[in-house]
Amino acid sequence: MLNPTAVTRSSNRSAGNAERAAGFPARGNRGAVTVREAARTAARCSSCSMRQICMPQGLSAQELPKLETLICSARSVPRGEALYRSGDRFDSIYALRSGSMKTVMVHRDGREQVTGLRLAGEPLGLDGISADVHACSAVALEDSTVCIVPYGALKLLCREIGSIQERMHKLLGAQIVTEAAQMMVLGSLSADERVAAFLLDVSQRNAQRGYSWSEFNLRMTREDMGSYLGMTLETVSRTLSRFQKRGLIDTQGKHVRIVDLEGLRQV
Amino acid sequence: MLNPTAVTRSSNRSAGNAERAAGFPARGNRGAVTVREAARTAARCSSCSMRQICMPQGLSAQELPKLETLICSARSVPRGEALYRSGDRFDSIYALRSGSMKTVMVHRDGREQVTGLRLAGEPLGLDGISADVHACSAVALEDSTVCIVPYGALKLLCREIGSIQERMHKLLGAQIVTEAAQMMVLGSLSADERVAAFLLDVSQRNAQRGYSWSEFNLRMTREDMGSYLGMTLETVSRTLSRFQKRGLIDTQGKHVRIVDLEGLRQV
DNA sequence: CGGTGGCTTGACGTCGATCAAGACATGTGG
DNA sequence: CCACATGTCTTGATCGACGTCAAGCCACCG
Repeated sequence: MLNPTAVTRSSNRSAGNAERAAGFPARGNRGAVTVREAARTAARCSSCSMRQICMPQGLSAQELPKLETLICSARSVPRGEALYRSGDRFDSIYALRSGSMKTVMVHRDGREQVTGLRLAGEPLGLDGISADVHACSAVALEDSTVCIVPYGALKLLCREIGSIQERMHKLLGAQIVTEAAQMMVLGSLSADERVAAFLLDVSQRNAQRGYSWSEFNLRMTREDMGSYLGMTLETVSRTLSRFQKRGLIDTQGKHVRIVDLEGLRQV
Repeated sequence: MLNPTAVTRSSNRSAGNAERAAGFPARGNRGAVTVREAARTAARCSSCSMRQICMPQGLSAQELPKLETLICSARSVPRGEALYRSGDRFDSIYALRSGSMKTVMVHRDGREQVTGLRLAGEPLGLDGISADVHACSAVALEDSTVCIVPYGALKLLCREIGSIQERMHKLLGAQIVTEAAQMMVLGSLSADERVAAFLLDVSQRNAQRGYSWSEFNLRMTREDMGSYLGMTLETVSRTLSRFQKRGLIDTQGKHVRIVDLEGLRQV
């Protein structure tokens, strides 16, 4: 399951744009890694996509090399293309290194709904674990890159290293909670409240990754947002316009600036 | 983390009503368990709540005793009471042995929404893994009993026994997929479609557990159903009445009989 | 340049929420 | 046993939030 050549590939890749964007350190000096260095690396990796999964923090020196066998290969996904599709066999999970993606589920009658938005640093593909087949499709909202984490290898590593097992469980658990919260949004909130909740969610996740909470690009179309929020694109558009008139936000197209955070929190 | 006294408690408990209902075998003869017996036990346990978690199938003889250290204690929860509440510290997951429960999430403004329905045999408490604090409350819809599975012990066992780790991952993954499907229901379906989908879901889960797919008691109130499906209790009631007039179902109060399964599938 | 996809805004219709009343079941105390 | 309160369910009447349909604008791109 482990793929040693992939490590080499990863190490040899030069730090391109995507690399910088995600804050990845160069990873050529494998033998010389110390615990202290690892800690520093982890700090530099505040927006690093592997942070959620690999969690270098708290690992002993001899555990780190094992960890490296996991970070196998990367893959870039052009805007509009699918990282995986509903029905594909599941064999890896992914860490979004740069860009953003949506996850989409299709009803048997063909209707499709956006079930999630993933920003850089967030995991993808967990929907495949239960049935060995992906339940959703993951589509890039912009040119994106992912780390590929072979599930088989990850499982083995979970058994060897408790902190990785822990992180894996928390990752899965976090998605469960996130989705429950979204069920709450869809089931209980008005259109205005849904849009506000969505903007606040993205804002907060941006902040967590060290970016601006007040200003960002929403790569989703109005239609995607509507689908995700259980409403039509027209209602999304109207709601955003109304928010703007009320002085809560400032939008032009996909660019959003949050003007009155507290106002947005109060519906 | 393991609690040996709990095992004793469990072993000493006599097989009461709840015990029979869930099809649990007596568990006094620990030393004498053989693989063959375990297989038979697993078969008898088709509706057993531990089946999802413990998965005796496929374990070797020396693994079984370890397994038994996990099945620790039981707890009964009277109708209307909470197994755990949102905000409680997380330290165990649960397997619903008999009865049924709802999971409820509360918005900060006080509005609350039913986020899940659990029938006998299904897991509970996974919402606590990510933050070590429960994100939902679990409330019994009728007098119910659960198995308590200490999470710390379960984690250790996952590292020892691959098949348990596998089962744990699948359990978490299944909840992710289930919730995504419910997001789809809430986001894309009409009121009629939601109610139909809900009835079909319960019917199918009943069938899976060896009960009738065509006839069952919904312990939820109309209000609970409405909350779960993102609509008001009046709309739920009207929809059920209309289904009845159309000859799709036959309901009186909480008792539901599905008359025309195919018709129900077609909205 | 025309074509296309995305966004906005308006007019109108409808599905489901809200308000209200009454039926029915269940439980509790007298 | 009844009287009464309480919770649940059903059904009707009305209203409003949001969907639908339609038109026009803009940015982008071949």
